[in-house]
Amino acid sequence: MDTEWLDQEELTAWVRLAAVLELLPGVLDSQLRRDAGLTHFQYYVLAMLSEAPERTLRMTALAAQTHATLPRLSHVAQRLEDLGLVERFPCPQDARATNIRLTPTGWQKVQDSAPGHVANVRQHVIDALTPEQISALTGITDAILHRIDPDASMSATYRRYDPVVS
Amino acid sequence: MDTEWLDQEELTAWVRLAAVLELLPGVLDSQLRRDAGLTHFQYYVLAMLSEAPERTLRMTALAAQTHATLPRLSHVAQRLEDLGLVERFPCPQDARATNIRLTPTGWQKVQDSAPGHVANVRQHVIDALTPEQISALTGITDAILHRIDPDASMSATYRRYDPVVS
DNA sequence: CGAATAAAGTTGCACCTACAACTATTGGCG
DNA sequence: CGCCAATAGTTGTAGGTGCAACTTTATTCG
Repeated sequence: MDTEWLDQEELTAWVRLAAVLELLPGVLDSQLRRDAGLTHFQYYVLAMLSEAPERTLRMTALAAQTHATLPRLSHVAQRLEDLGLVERFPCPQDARATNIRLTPTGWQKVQDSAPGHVANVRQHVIDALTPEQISALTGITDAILHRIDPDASMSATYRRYDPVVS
Repeated sequence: MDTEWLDQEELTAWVRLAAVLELLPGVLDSQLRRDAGLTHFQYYVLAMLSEAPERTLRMTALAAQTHATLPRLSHVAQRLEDLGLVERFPCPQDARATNIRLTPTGWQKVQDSAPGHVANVRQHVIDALTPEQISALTGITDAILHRIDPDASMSATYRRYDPVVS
């Protein structure tokens, strides 16, 4: 079967998307690492916990919300636990399951680091785009996510991301 | 100074983009790893070399085209050299510099793995989008890249990405 | 009820990446 | 010419991630 190569427009769009894929994570990571000592993924984990009821989730649910595999989340949880930002304890309802909960220190960490992170996202992404582009981006990412993760098994619903500032 | 939080539209767009950032690299990596034993970044390095004159570039130039830091590229080059896909040799004009060249084996590897990779990109990205979305995506990624990498120091020009099929 | 299967996590290992430190060479400039 | 800053690249190390193997507990079903 013959390969259907990309035409000029497709190629340009893809090469630039690939560049964003390569560069943007580094931009997110280095700001958070510098200002908070966290990777973007670690921040994301804390942020998801911060808006959960009781600031607690089951590992599997958290893995889905953060688009991570369970082994990956398990390693990161270990690290965050060493840092005193989360704590894990067995789920009373299901002895197989583990709950993970934000500690007061972890909650404070999220509060402290959220403004800088949001400013960074604004500076490098949101403020670079027109309202029409924001809207188009939503549609584009939606379409791609449906191909990548058809039944949205990796995200439940797409909910708030920034911490609740109580 | 007060934080300017994201409104609903901005937040939705950002959360989805973050999801793509998290999931898409895994999709690219696992197809290439399975079918070619390469990471996406390794493939990208080989692809860039495949279309350079003499299939040769200076390390710094290749690092710019692949959006990588020099240390990162140096490690990857070592690995690709161990695999017999590239070779490095000192630049005659500048004794500080190192040239990196695709070997015949490396060239063959790119030829063999390109169709599967392109099919994967089509399946998960390009074919999910309308022509209008492709066009919008180009504009959006362009705007973001200008913020992330203002003087395009990390990319010279955005050129072909798929290997030349001679 | 009891065996088989599936689900939930953890762990180990190999590889990848960032960052800092280091070597070697070049180019400027007094 | 000779010193000093800048450039090119490599290496070491620490931390992050994927994958496979493993343990434990729940669920299914004969």
